[in-house]
Amino acid sequence: MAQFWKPGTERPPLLDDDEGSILLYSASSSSSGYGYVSIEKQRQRLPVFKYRTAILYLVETHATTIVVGETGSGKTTQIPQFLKEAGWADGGRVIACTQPRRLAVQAVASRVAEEMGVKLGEEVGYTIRFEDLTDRDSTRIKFLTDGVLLREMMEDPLLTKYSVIMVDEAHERSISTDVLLGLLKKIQRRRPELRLIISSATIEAKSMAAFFHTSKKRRGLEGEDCVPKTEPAILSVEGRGFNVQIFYVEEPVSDYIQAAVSTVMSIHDQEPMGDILVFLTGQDDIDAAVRLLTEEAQNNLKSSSGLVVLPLYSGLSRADQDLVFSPIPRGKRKVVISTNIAETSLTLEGVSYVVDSGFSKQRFYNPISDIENLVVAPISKASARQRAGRAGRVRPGKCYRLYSEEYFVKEMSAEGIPEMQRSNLVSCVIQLKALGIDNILGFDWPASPSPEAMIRALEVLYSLGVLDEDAKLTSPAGFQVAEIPLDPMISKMILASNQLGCSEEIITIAAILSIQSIWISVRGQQKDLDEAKLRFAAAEGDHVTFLNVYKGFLRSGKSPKWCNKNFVNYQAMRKVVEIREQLKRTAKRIGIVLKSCESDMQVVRKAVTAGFFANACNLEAFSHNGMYKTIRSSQEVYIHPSSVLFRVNPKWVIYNSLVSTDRQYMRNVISIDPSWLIEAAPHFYQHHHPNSIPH
DNA sequence: ATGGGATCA
Repeated sequence: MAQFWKPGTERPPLLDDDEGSILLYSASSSSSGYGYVSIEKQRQRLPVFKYRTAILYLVETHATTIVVGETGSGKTTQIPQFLKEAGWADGGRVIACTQPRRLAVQAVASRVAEEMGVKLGEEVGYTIRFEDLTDRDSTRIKFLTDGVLLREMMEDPLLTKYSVIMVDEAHERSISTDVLLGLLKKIQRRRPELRLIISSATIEAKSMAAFFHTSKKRRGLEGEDCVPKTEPAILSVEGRGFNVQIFYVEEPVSDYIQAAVSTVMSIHDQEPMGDILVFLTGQDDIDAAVRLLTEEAQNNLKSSSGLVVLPLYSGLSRADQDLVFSPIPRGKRKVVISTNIAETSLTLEGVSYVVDSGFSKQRFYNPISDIENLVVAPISKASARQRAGRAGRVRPGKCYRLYSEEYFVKEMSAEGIPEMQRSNLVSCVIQLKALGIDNILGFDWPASPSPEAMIRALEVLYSLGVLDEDAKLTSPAGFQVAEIPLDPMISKMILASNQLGCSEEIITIAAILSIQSIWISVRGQQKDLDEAKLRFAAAEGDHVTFLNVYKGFLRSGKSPKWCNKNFVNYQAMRKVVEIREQLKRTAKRIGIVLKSCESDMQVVRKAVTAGFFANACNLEAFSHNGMYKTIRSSQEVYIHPSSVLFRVNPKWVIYNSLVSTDRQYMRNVISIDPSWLIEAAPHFYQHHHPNSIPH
């Protein structure tokens, strides 16, 4: 088992009330209630309160203020209120605060409304996709996802109603945060009165400051009343997490699953009560670790019988996810084995011990092959600190890192690579185009993606016919595609369905393709799931199978019971219905007529081809193992075992996406007629691949 | 012959 050493010992047995930032559920937590301390007192206790005057002064005098503060500083809930109190929302202006995630937006907004004693949706409101709880006249503080703010820019490019925009969690460097930061910098030039607050948990504030420091000096104006300094201010606010003691392994471990299991066992044997949170990489790892721990518990009655072991990842049904928040029997210890979901998205109260494998699954994009891969990669120091912090939310905790201190100090990178530099950029590029950014290659990003990735995105958009030779949006197709809030290939498919008379069906398919999975993933019941799928299976492929599932769901009266019986994820289907409603509204707005093709699946397949022709593949002649080659680059690919076309192997197929493990697997596959390819994209196939398709 | 890290619109 893994050996740990202690760098120091201390143990202040201090218990304090929680800061009340983003607390989603509280289950086994001790009373951190707001009942016995007034809200005003609580606000004043937050570390950020001491900086109220400083923050207001900096915002007044600087175009951009960067606030560095760890979790628990109270910056997210307090700064918007400070601004409001100082008059930044007077005269009908609005203070905006963005978050990367929907749940955080809702949680923070309702907390702030509570603190201000107002009804959510009036003076304090929020907007996320499908939900707008704001009032046009009375809302003064508005929380929203950064994706929503980007969409708002399509209506109002200068975001004129906002006086201050606070971008929270900027250190996460998500694509939409980075795009937003790039655009806000541009807006600042046109709107000197606009103030930005960039809030980040890590110290890379300097590079962020450099990004917002416009070199052009407006001499003579700076420092005057209405014109703020262009040099960003940086302010650091301490957090209020409890001390977390860090332990490292002495020697690198070869098997982090086994190491994690033994570490959990030794914590359970030797340490006082407190829940354990283990960070592994994915469903496979997690299920394996859960199995090992459960076996240990059975073999080793005395010491491990007190463990309640629970997996946590986003593919679980809602009910299974909720298990990790539910109370467990007295005297038992909860062990949650989780993916990165517990690093930022979900907060578990009552965790005192964290076991960190040092790895997570990360997306990497190769612009040459145009393939996104999911690979297990080492996390950054920032990520490791974030994980450790999960042990110190309600009292001092301990974090056991399954890597050496030398590795942490010398080899771990300080920050992760921004998502922007690891992703396919088609969605991002079309959004910028729609906002009138002509020179994509010259755009001032907080972190520039590679020129290859940008050029590849431009090529794909050109081949879809949404950009012309001058890389301008085409009319109407380009503008329509930009309007639809989906991946441009899916949006193109929707446009094509208008001409083909199957928009009803294609909108359903589009909604399903844009969520992760409509199936429940249940451990040990894979066979049952596969059998359930057969009930819906269509010879044409997965897309048509989705239509059958959707039909069945409607026929059942959208019944959760029906979903369970058929291994369909009820939450996912509700989301599909929601997205479908939104798409119907968008379609109407951009002139797409809703029409069903009834049972003519040929037009459905043609519409799919119109969006996804670049993903066409041909079964290798004489292939006995189902090997396909992509038409575009002769890449070797296989049909994913989860597809209804697995082992059916039609001669010509189109896939929705590739996943790569030991092989490249095509997920969500539909059979096509190759002649449709030239019909759908003559320029693409005739110029690039004149000989590969039979005419 | 075999399998989806987390988000957002």
